[in-house]
Amino acid sequence: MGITERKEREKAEMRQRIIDAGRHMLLEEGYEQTSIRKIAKHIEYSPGTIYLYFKNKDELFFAIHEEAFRQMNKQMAHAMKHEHPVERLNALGEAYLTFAFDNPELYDLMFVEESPMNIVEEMAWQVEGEDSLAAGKWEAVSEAFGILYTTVQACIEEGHFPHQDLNTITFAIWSMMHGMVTLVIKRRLDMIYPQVDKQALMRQVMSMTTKMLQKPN
Amino acid sequence: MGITERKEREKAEMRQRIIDAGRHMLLEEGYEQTSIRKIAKHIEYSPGTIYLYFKNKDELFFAIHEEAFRQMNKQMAHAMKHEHPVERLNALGEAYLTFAFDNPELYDLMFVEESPMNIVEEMAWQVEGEDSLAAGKWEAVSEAFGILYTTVQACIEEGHFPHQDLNTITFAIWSMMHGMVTLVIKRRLDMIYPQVDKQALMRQVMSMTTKMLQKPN
DNA sequence: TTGTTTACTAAACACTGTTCAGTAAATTTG
DNA sequence: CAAATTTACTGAACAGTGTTTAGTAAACAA
Repeated sequence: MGITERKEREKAEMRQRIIDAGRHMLLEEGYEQTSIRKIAKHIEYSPGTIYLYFKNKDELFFAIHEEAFRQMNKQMAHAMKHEHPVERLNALGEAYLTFAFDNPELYDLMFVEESPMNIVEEMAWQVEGEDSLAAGKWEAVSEAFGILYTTVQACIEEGHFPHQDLNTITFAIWSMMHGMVTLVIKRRLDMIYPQVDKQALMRQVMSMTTKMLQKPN
Repeated sequence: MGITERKEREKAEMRQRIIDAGRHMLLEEGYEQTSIRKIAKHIEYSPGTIYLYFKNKDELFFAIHEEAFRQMNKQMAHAMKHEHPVERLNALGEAYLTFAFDNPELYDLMFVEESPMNIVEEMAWQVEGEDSLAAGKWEAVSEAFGILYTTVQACIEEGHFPHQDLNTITFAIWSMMHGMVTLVIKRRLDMIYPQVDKQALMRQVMSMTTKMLQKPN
């Protein structure tokens, strides 16, 4: 059945070409300026063709969103080489910031934009059972979170963050990093801290947090 | 010159009616679904009329954004009644969360949406002198930040947050609160923490932070 | 060779923000 | 008071948007 295989391969290739064009356009011109019609023109097909490969715009952007998470996970994996958990956590934060400011449009899609969240019907993951977390659509997202989670866990096991709940700390750290990134990317600091080096300020917050959380030695 | 005054009043009233209609529509249907044309239909004028009162959509949404900040500031002012700075800070956080989840669409406009930021040309506040912060367009925004800033300052003066920089702490606290709010509002926790009470989780993070920052007594 | 499936297109639908010529009423001027 | 001017507003147009669907030509199967 060589024909069936070729057709499947061609379908996957076309799908990837659409994703690539969408991703390229997203990075070049931002989410607002990235339209189905422009993507279609870029790959030299009619707009309707894209709907043969994706149910709608949300599904296409979910695919780009997923790829972005895989890219980030790859970069974060490098940070995991450090031996000591606290160093690992620190390197992880550094990698997170680097990814965010190297690819602000991707970061926006991954953590802010509504579009990729619309593909899942309300509360779908609550009925699918316990391991729905890592299953299917949210694999790459879960992996990203898992990297942070296990690192914080390792810190606790070494005696850091005494008397604190793992989930609480993990969420607190993620929230703070995410909050800093979005406040900068969405230009909410320009009028509050003009002339201030935002990158330096974020690093100060990071080192302050690390010091406060670490066990006294 | 009674006529001039009446005309000015009428102009201001019409402007306010547009703002009110836009705000109403934003709260009812969200930012994406709020269009100039629908607002115009709602106040029974043609779409073109709105452009006699606002340069463009961004300027209209900036006006709504400004009003939302004034509303939030009023609510936060209540939290300032507490005598002890740390209690004040805690009540402030509580008020922030309450406002955010009572008005997620307004919160989005105030801290995430790009639209209201587009009215100011790049880096405008860097050339206008020192007190450009509190001047003009960003008065309400600066006031909101000022409330947090002075509260953190009062905490430090009482001996809390030892050896930490005021700006760093203030930014860290704001970032964490903002990060938590947006991760919930933008549905980034549903697949990570299904079944978990997000409101409770946020409160845990808040009390953990307060305890860690407070001076040992 | 005929029939059927597949991949694609072009046009249409119902929207969007924004601009602008035209108009009718309100106001000022002579 | 009548004429001239200013003001406030409209409706249509422009250039775009996501999405659906009837029609078509090529590829494949019988």
